[in-house]
Amino acid sequence: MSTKKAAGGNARNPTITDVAERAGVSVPTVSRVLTGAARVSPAKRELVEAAIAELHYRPSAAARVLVSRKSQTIAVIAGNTSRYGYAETIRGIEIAARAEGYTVMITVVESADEDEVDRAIAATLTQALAGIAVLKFDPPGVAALRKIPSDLPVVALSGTRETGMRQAVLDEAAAAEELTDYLLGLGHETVHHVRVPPSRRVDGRTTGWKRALAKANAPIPPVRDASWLPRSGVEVGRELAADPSVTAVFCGNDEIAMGVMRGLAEAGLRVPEDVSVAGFDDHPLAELWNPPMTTVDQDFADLGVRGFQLLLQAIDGTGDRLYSSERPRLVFRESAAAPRPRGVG
Amino acid sequence: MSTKKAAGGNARNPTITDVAERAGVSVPTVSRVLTGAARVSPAKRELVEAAIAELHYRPSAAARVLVSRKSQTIAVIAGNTSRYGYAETIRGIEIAARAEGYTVMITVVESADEDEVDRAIAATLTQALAGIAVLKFDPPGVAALRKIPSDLPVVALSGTRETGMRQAVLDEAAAAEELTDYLLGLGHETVHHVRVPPSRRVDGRTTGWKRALAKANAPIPPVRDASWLPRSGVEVGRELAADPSVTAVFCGNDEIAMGVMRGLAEAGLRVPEDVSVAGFDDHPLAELWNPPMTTVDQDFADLGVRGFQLLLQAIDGTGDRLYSSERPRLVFRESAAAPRPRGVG
DNA sequence: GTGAAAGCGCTAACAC
DNA sequence: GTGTTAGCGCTTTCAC
Repeated sequence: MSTKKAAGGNARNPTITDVAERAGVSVPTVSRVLTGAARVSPAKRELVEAAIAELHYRPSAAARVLVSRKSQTIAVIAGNTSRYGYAETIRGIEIAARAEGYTVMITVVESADEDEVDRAIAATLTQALAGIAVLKFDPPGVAALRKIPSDLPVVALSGTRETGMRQAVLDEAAAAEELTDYLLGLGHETVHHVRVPPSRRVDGRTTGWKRALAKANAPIPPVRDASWLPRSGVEVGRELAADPSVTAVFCGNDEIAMGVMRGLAEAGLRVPEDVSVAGFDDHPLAELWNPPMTTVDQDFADLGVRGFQLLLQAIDGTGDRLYSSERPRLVFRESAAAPRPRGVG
Repeated sequence: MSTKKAAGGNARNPTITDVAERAGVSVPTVSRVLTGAARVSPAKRELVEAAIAELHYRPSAAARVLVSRKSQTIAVIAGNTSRYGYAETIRGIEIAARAEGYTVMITVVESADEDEVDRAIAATLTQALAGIAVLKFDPPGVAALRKIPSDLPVVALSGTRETGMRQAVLDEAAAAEELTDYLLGLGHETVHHVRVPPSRRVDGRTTGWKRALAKANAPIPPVRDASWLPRSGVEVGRELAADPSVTAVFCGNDEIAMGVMRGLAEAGLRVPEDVSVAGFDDHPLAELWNPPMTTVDQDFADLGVRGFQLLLQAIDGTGDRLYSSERPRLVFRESAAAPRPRGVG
């Protein structure tokens, strides 16, 4: 007491020792009521709980982790945090994690550059982690995944299936194939494809599209590339408009589809009268678009939840499932229709 | 050595002691090269660095925090993580934090319910934190802010200005006033307003709108409320369409504006010919919308960066600025124009 | 059921 | 400059 400052200055946070003293029990007893690791007599438990409440005591995660070697935090490694699919997936992970008492840390890796990836992983691993979820939506995600030490539970979210790797996916290839089948079924001779930046050489959406075309013996037009920026679709739309044989376009995501439609509109073409356009994701704005967009509903938040569950069972050893897959659902709206020769109607 | 498992089993992570042994120096010397807290002779420093590299050693943040009482992680408390403004703000915080070697944790508080807020804050404070950034965009944010102990550096992002509180803001009231002035200047007799859920009784966008109207002696129509869901604007748009005196609408954000435009379109009204509509935020899709949307560019990522900077200078005591404000910029596009009597033209 | 003792991986304080 | 010592706030033996 003699060394305490006379005036002001908030006292430091109470420690488990303070709680023990106040409750008149030993430190390990407090620990036992905190962790539930062993039985404590009702009388002491009550004393301890009262002391905790009065002191507003909160255990230090750092001290806990240090001695128990068990952490209650997971890291999410992502190439981006604010794009629609990314943000929703992270939201799902966070919700599932919070429900289980886990805290989530975010690490963003903007490029697949080896130095950057190494730095990011090193910084992340400095924290005591129970596990890691990596958004394998893009090259940074793929690169990060490769750098994670194998002794830590890891789950990859989406991306193409890999054996031996814990993974929660959205079956984009199946959904893209189904969507392309639908477009072809409307009577289009073929379907053009605008790709968003793929995570590696093969991309599920592109694969499914190609599969449907091959199955139908339809010509496979060259793939066109857009960036993640919605406006990058505009230029592609103008190019597509210049080719009169184009009657149907499948875009890698809804935002690019919106850009493409604007490019088409700038060239004087109407959707779906002149060209049918379909997106992917069912972005919240897709239904409000003019015309309302035909797309594929991807439940990213659910992907995040499923990913966390896979991770959790690996962390606490309650299971050994490695894979969880869901098939996204087609959403039929008005941006795709049967073809009509351009200029007619 | 005798107790080591004979086969398999990854060895535990190397500790600072392992590094010291390998380099043939004492533990504190290793610590000194790690932290740069004191000079180490070039020879020993080199030995240590070599040992670190060979062992792939990474210091334990938990142990560090425990003894130094200094943390390199900040928490972001937010009501949501995936809505546009929120996600971009968090992105900005993360970028600025990463650049300074800080790690970011996410805590989401979905409601202002006292129990939920308390639980979330308690869970967050369990971690050793250097500081906290709270997104004061909504009631959960406001509630959370109130519950944070005063001995921790805190910064509030946006929300209405409060004295004595560290705060980075976007001057929404000024921008909303300017936008409403512009709409009035186009010749509209008044401007209707659709509000997104406000963070408290007063909302900057609504305040600015009202101020402009009062200044111009224009009638102040009742405020209409939308939820955060873009589609909630549709119904409001239909209602607005039913009132022939409505010629200009200022929406709380771009997504609601998109919903309102759709509602207007469903009622057979054209934008901007029959009704002018302006949004707020300059969402990436606003420029692609049909018609391209007149709105206000809010740089949320920059808000996050400024917020982190304010927090950082409080953490390391390099400054005592409490406030950072930026004025969002009007973006004139095509969804707002001079009024014409409906049905004409 | 409960306490005493040890120790997690580090940094701070203090000798030399 | 560098090593020795102490100790951060907890959980985990191990006695009793």
